[in-house]
Amino acid sequence: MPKNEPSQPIAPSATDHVPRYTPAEIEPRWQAQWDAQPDLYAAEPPNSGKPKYYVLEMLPYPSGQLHMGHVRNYAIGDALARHMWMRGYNVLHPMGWDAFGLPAENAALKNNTPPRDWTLANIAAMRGQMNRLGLSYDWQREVTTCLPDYYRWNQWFFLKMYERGLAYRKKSKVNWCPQCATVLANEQVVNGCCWRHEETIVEQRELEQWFLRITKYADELLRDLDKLESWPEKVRTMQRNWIGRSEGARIDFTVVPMEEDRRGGRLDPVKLNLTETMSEPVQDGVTITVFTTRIDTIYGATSLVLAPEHPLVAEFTAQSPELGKKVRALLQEQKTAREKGDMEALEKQGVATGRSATNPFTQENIPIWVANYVLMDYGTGAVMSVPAHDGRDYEFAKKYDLELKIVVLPRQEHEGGKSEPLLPFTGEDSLLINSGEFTGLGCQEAQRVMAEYAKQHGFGEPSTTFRLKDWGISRQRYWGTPIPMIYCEKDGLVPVPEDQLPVLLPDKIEITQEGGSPLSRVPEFARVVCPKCGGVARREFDTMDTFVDSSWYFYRYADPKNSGAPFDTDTVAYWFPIDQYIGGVEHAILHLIYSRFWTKMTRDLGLVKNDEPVERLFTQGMVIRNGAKMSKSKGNVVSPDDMIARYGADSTRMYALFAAPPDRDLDWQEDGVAGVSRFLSRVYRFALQAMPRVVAGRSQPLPSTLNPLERQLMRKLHQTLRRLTQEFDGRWHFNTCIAAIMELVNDLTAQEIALLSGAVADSVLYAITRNLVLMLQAFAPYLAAELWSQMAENTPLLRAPWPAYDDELAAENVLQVPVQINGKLRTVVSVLAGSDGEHLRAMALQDPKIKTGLAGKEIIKVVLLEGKLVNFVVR
RNA sequence: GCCCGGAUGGCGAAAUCGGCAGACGCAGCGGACUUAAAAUCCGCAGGGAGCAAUCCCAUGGGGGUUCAAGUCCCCCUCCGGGCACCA
Repeated sequence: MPKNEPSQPIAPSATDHVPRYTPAEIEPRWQAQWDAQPDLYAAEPPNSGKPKYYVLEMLPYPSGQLHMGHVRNYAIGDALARHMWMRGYNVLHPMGWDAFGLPAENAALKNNTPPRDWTLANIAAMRGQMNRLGLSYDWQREVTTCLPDYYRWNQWFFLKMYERGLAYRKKSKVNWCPQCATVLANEQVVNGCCWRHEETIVEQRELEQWFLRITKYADELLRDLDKLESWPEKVRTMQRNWIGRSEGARIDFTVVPMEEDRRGGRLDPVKLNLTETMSEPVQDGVTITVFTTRIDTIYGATSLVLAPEHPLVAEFTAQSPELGKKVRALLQEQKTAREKGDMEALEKQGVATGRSATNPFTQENIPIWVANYVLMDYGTGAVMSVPAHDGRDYEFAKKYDLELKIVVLPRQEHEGGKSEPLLPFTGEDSLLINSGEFTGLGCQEAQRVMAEYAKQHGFGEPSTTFRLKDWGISRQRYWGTPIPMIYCEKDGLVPVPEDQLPVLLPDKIEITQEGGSPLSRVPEFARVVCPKCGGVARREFDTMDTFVDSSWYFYRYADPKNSGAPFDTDTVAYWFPIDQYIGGVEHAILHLIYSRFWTKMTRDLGLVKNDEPVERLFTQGMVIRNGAKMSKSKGNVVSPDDMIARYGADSTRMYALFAAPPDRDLDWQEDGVAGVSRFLSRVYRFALQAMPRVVAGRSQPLPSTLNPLERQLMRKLHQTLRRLTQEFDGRWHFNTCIAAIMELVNDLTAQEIALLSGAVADSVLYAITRNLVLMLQAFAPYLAAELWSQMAENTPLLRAPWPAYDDELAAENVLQVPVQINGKLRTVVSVLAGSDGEHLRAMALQDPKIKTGLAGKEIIKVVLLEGKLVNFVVR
């Protein structure tokens, strides 16, 4: 190519006679055609003989507006779905709506629109946006969770779980969001605040609630994480932490009778301000059970510490208003700290109860304290305090000047005869001292032996504790699945009989700001005949957490119209597990752990055969702008509709894939979208100009020998095909795929005049253009469809087979080989592909720069990699 | 505190197995076309020195391994995310 010749004529007819690329005209035209073909993206039945591929993007909440995060998510899934179709798979690519939830009620309050109408209107609007984006969903499988034909199965599952004791009701402390006016699950509390209202502090309230026994599956949920090798390690770690299994032991400490404590002088009535007329509050033989992971340190326990809410605390303090007041203060501090989410900042404080308990291993009596750092909802709400070997206990003991006993030494110090490790010493690669018959054991071994010892002697046992709690699903809201239970004065709790499902959500309801379950204010709903006795009864007023809806929606896609069961077992067995699930990492714990639980529960009901719902999980990065997450408050939101109106759907989607690899955060820069749009214009213009030759070349065979230009372009084509094939096979760096296509197009347009004047055979031009369109389809489906139709192909574009790349065609015939002296690049020599190392060495030595560089030097070593590199190591 | 990511030109990024650092794109600069502008097209472009040939420096910082390091090893800094008195 001659350079710097401004007078060189540019393709004369180029800009004049070819219509401009106008996505605003092309895209709606194709969209109308696609809308008219409901089967276009339909999966084939299970017996189609093709391998199946289930690609799924997380279903959105129908807020009424897609945001760029959605666009990115769906652009990734759509590229994959289209690619897998071309690869010959039977692809299932569905979409639906997570349509229950509070925003609909808020909107109702604000606009006086019924939640149902508001939600369905939003769904229609968003479905329109998705269609405008050209996403390849099979809408015949659409699932809308707020419709009775879906939520009745939530109720059905609930009844099955109730039958098996997996759904139960209990009164307990629950998280209450004042803003939502409802209860939240533990998973929905983020830093002590509501996951929807990051500014709203969650309160604790005592309420009767329905729970699902997810803890029954805690062990399996943890263990099976190891099977999920194609999940991001990050997500697996987060789930592991959330489940929080810890192995240890439960040990019973016997409370010393009060009389004895008095005699021992531990109970000082004056100091503790006890009233004279107190009765014996805690009977003899009462025990306090502690949970510990370090039973090996029990000889070092110097006190027993209870959570302020521990049931025995009330009894210990019953006689002393003073003590009671202190305990309440401790509780308040703990609550405040937890609500603020910084327990760490909380100064450890406590109060001695004046009572004591006997350490079953040592028979020592140690004082019982109450402290703000012990939590009632973990373990047993009581801990043995071992200040020498636990950081928290150490801190606490220092403050109150409590006794310290060293019972573990690091191995080296043990051998060296030293006896004072740096305290607190918590290392477990250590040996026990001062521990009676257990002295000399290693910590790990001691943990096993001592727990077993406790069990044999009847004062304890090995025990495993989980951080994971049962899933509280009651919500005091209207817009959700009614919980199918009835309260009868005579019969108590009565499940709604299966044949009376669904329990329909009443349409006529006035949404008010009042707290409490809105359904309780709808008499037609509330009043019901008891299925057992026929008497007057009332329904459950609470509705289900919307995470119930999203825990199994993906099964419904496999069999969306089933009216006799949530889905057919065999159909589900064909499609599952989901081959690829794509969504944001924000669902790593909530949605994904519930879904795993639901699958295992459903498996135990005999409805599914798989243990896990999702084979591969991909979590895409966030879309940010100017370094911050897009949000209304920051005013940096970019609307997909705006982008589509300005640049077209193809450019918008393609930019979302081009600007960064999909797993990384993406900085939205509008100039970048314009750049992609310019690129697509170049493709369009080139293809249209080449079209007469392309069409002519369709029926002609490729030349038996390619001329150099043909060879060069075919090489580039196959290099590009190779890149795409490999990326789709695993790494998913679509940004480099698009860059590769751009390179190919740059090569084509650089040769535009030559190409248009017949320098390559029409059949070659056809081959290249056709493959270019196939490659573009995954990223720019509208433009691809437009060009495909102009090429008058018979096969539908989506079913055209993905072309195999040819390594030989893709190979360079002249290689540019770098030549280094002492590892520094000095020149590059050209050699023919396949020439041997000696030739390469000779070429390198001939090069004037190398000659100069080597003059007067002694060559110690030559690193010679054929076709790759020469390095002369000299002195 | 613990566990994951990440840091490369003015910007988004590429370099997949240790082998030419900066592909592709954005912004920028110069030119062509135009009465002019937009659009489009052709070129230039990491930093420094030099008329130039050319040389030196450069992938957050410091060390190491190697003929050769953005890539491997050790230490450190900063940024993002998750977990956290969990006994």
